[in-house]
Amino acid sequence: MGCHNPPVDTSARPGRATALRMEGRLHVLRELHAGRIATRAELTTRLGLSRASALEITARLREAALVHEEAAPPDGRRGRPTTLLLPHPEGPLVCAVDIAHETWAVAVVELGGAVLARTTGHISSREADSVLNAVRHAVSGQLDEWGQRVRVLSVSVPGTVCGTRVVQASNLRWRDVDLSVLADLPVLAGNDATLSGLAESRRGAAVDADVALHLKIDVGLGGILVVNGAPMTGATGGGGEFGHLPFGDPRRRCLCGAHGCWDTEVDGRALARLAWQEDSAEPRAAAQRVLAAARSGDPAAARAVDSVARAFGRGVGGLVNALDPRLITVSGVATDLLAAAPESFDTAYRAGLIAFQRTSVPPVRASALGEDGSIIGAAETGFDHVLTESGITAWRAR
Amino acid sequence: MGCHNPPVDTSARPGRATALRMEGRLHVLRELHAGRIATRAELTTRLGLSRASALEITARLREAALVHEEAAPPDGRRGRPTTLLLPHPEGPLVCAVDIAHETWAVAVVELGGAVLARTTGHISSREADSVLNAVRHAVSGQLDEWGQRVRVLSVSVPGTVCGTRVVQASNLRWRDVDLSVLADLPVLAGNDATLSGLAESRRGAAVDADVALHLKIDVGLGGILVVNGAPMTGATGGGGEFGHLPFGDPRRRCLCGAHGCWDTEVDGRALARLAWQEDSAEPRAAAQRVLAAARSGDPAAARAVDSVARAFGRGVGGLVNALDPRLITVSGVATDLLAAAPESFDTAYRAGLIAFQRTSVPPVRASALGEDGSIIGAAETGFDHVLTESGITAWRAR
DNA sequence: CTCCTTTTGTTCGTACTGCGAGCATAATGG
DNA sequence: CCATTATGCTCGCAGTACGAACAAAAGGAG
Repeated sequence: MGCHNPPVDTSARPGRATALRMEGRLHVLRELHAGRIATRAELTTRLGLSRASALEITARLREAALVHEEAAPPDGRRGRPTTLLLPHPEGPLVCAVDIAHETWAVAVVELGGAVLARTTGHISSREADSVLNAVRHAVSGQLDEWGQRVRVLSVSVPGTVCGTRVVQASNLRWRDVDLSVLADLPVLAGNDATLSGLAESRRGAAVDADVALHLKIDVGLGGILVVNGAPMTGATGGGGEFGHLPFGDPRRRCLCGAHGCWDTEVDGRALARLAWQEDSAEPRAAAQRVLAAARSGDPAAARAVDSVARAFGRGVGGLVNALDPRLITVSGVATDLLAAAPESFDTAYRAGLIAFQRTSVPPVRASALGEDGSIIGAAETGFDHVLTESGITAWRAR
Repeated sequence: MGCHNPPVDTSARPGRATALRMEGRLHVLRELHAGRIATRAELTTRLGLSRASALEITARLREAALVHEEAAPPDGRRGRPTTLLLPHPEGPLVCAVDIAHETWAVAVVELGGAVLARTTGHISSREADSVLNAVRHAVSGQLDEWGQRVRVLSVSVPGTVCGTRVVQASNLRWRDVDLSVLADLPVLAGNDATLSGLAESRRGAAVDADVALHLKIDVGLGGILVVNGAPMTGATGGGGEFGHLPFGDPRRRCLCGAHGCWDTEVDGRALARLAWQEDSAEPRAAAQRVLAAARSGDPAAARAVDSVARAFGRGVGGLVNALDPRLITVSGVATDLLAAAPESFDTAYRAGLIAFQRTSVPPVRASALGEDGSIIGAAETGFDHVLTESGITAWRAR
């Protein structure tokens, strides 16, 4: 088939008829959205702009209804108080959607990341039509309220995504579901683990890491490498399926068709199998049951937790060797696993590192955003799309 | 220790006192260097510049001794012939060095990638001092000839690199060797597999791939993921050590200190061990001996080749799942391995893919540049350094 | 050979962005 | 109330890219 995944923008090089040279304004908007800037004074100190340019830029952003300026309250220091840069009350919004296993959520997010509205629901039937209808209804409710201000719909899905199509979401039992029907808007879609990793890098535990690896154990294991704020989603958007690296027993067949996948050794199914020789169809619930049993002293469960923590640690070590992240963040079951068996994990992790990495072992931290990561990440990719030359041009022409 | 690896440039954002707005010129220079542009007419067609801007830009590049313009010979089509854009005869150069296992090479490269001069030598003693002295002598010979035109020295080393220090190069038996002594110039250093992957992406078999994975089997296995022309070298420059992913038998200890490294199952040591239960200290030579024996009918050797090809294929499948490259290029022993046992490799490769990747299996191709990749890649990183705002400013101020 | 067409190079005036300098403004502190 | 400090605002200037108009260099048709 060949699923080409064009990068969100390409950010039009100089040329093109009557180029709007808005590089400077875009840069300011992005810094503002990222929360690295809050006042006009910081435009001069952090970005090195002259005060004249800061004025010019903010004036244009103001008249384009992108930012709102407000006198800052005196801060006690000397000198004239600076001006706060706030999201414009009539500015552009992103509608972010998170479709999870048992719930869905729709959020309307403004520049800077604040959530203006939120709708959630439970998934009773996992039929794609049923879920999509519920979500579409919630989205259209928000669109009625916020109107043209909403620029894109950005959806997080627990599965493999290609363009706006969900190629496969095994635990929703979806195959080839098109998300572009959710709204009459530009639609973006992404994998939940990818997006939660992106969120950790932008607004979570990895904000200071130039290269961050995020790993999420849920049903199977997924994740993403984020380099300078950009998720490495690969050529077709399928990147980050670290659970299907063959770190495991080559004799064990994985549902994906391959053998020896890491997946099969680290999620709730592995815990249930190792603890009680159980086959589990609900890996998340199974994981919590085994972890709870281990906490209350069940020796078989404790051994299973230990063994899975070691399998996880060993794989993380290998990934650090290969990808050399500054930091690893984990979420989902991985968080509990690390809390339950920190030493087993750590021993296996360090033992799996090449000598070079042992001199300064990259820290492994629990995610800061937890389950919210996916929808926050979706909002981030949404704003990545809005905060481009074409996105702003479209906004001004609305 | 924490080896921070600052990105080559950061390409100075707008601001800064009296900003030289040379974005346009830099873009043209980079396209020119990449070979995507050869004439002034292409500046308008490919980059979308106006003819007026093309004139302005080339005039400035000409007076800065960066490009040379020359009338193009009539091409048979109608219209006034365009102007060729050539590297300036007194333009900036990069001195690229490749230190390999048994040889070293020094090359002087001009804008566009043409090699103007080349010195090579054999490595008799692997003592760092001895090798560095020989290389330094060759480099200083070139510097005498080319003078101030040489802007940076860029070195490829078969080992782990951090800044200008070789942290470890096991088959040269180097530890903590500083390369900045090689010349009184800005020195850059990179891993040989990383740089040959970069070279394949820029000028080799992967020029059309937005996301390319390169794998080189030599002594152990190394490689690199290149995304939009940028090598993913990680936080400290140690990225790409794919050989130390635990794809192998967890009982087998690797020299790196970890267990079950892929490395131990795919290089010449693995071939010698599997074919003849031999311990080999010269993996490259051993690989060639086993491959030759397999070609001439030795059944034990053939089985070994087959088994290693399968181990390699399985790992490549896993990496494709994780990184989702558009294309994989291989070099070193991997090329011979694929040629010797294409079906074993391919079967294992496909069997290792998740369902999603099987719909359009990323091709695995032999590298186009072969052993030259490392030095070409070194020259590329050298020009990445020269073709920045600070690099050009320094050039103009020379 | 001459004229027309095609393509590109060159000149000129214009638009946009960012800068520095100088002045105006709003806070703190004596 | 004035000095100090930090910031906002106005103004003139420089650099880059553009479109339009014109000049130049090729091929093609008569």
